[in-house]
Order: sequence, then structure tokens, then C-alpha cells
Amino acid sequence: MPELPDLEVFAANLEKRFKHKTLERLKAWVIKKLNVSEKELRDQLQGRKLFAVKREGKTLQLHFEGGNVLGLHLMLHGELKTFKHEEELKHPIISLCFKDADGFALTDFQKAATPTFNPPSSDVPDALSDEMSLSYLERILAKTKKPVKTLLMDQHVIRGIGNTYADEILWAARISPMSLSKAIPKAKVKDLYHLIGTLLRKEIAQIGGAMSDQLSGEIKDFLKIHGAHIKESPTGKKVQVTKIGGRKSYFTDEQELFQ
DNA sequence: TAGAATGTTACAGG
DNA sequence: CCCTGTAACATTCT
Repeated sequence: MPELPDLEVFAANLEKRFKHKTLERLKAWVIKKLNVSEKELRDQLQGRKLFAVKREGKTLQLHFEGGNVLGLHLMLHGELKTFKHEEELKHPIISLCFKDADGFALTDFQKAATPTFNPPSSDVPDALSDEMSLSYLERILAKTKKPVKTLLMDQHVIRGIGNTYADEILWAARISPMSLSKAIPKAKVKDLYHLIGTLLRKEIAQIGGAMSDQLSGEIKDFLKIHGAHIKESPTGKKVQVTKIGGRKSYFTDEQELFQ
């Protein structure tokens, strides 16, 4: 469920709760999408200390003592749930019990959320990484006829931006989400580039401030146009709705359509 | 109460 | 073969 800013906050909050704790027991409830056996996961991770939790694209990565990493992708409906007794979990995918702490689990009623042992590193730049340069954005936009929103959300091109923040970023940049990627003028691409970084970072700070130490939930308080309940943009223009790539998209006529 | 849900992927069609 | 758009996935919530 969460998008990049939420995941960033969850990563920080997982560290707050579990950093330096030893993983006592791991249980894989749904193994269909796991890239290794439950036994190998246990052999490699149980008894090890968690020393960092990072966000990479739309995944969380748990770094354990010994150099092994457990990646978690929440997909559309995945959630992190703390628990005292794992039998109480609804739709668990994988659960982790730590010494001298509660456990936490990845759950997903759709069974789509995926744990990955030692996820391979990616060449695709994360939206908040140094590799995400203006020249890179110019290059990929020039290459495609897809609507710009579709491109921003394409995880094979930029990692981390989802449906909600694609709308938010494009409204901030005053670019219509339906704009033909290659038709966007250079000056506008520059605006877009800077807004990706500043908007996401601002959102992380705001959500972080509002979340205390939560690991789940959605804070939509800071969204400006994405959401059925939002009728007007902050500048008082009517919010319009359409579907792009099968996903609801919110925009206003303040956003210029390039085609 | 039928439809929508912040994602990804396989597949169809051009 | 490359590019783009659509449907399916399984369940819950409104």
C-alpha cells in the first residue's frame, strides 16, 4: 500500500524498533514467490543481528550482520504488522521474531507481497539517488511516446514513484499526466526533475513527523490533488479524473498538455 | 453493493 | 522484434 515516502519512514521506524536486535526465528508462510527455500533463509539469517533497514525503490531491505539482506516488496496491499503471537496474524507472508522485542510480519491478503533473499542490485536509478540526474531524465523522456505519468511510474526506468506521487509531482510541475513524454520542452523537464526530489523529500519529512514509530497506515494529509475526496487544487482549480494505464489519475487544467 | 484499491507482469495487438 | 496498452492477480473496504 505505501509509496516511497511512507516506505522511507517505515524503514526508519523499523530501525528504531529492531536495530541491533537478534533475529531469533523466521517463518515463511507463503513461499511461492520466495527466491530461496525457507530453510536457507533460516540458516542464513536466524541468530544474526539486524543492523540497518533501507528503502530501495519500492522495497525495504533488511541488512543483517554477516552481509545478508532480506528484501521486502509490499506490492499493492502488503502491510507490516507487529505481533506478540504469530498465530494471530492475518494473511502472513513472512514473520520475524527478535530477541527482547516484538516480532513483525509482512502480510498481504492478495499474497502478492514478496520477500527476496539478497536482492540483486539494480542499474535503474532510484528516484532519490544521485544517479537520477537531469540528463538521465531528459534522455528517457526523449525516448518514448508513453504518457509522462506512465514513464514516471515505470520501475524499469525510475524506481520508487507510484500512482499517488506521480500525480502530485506532475501537478507541482504543472505538466499534464497525459503529456507525450518526448514532447515536453527542456525547461519543463528541468522543473519536473527538481520537483521529483524536493516533493518526495518534503513528503518524507512531513509523514515522518506525523507517524512517530508506526510501521503501517497511510497518511494522505499532505496530498494536494490525488484522491477522490479532493475537489479543488490548492490554487482553487477543479480536480479532474481520468484513467491512465488503468489507474486513476487526478489533474487540473493548470497542467499544460504537451503532445 | 459493485467497484476501487498507492503494483507488477504476462500477454495481445500494432 | 520493439513498443504500448490491458487484464489478471485475491481480498477488503466503502
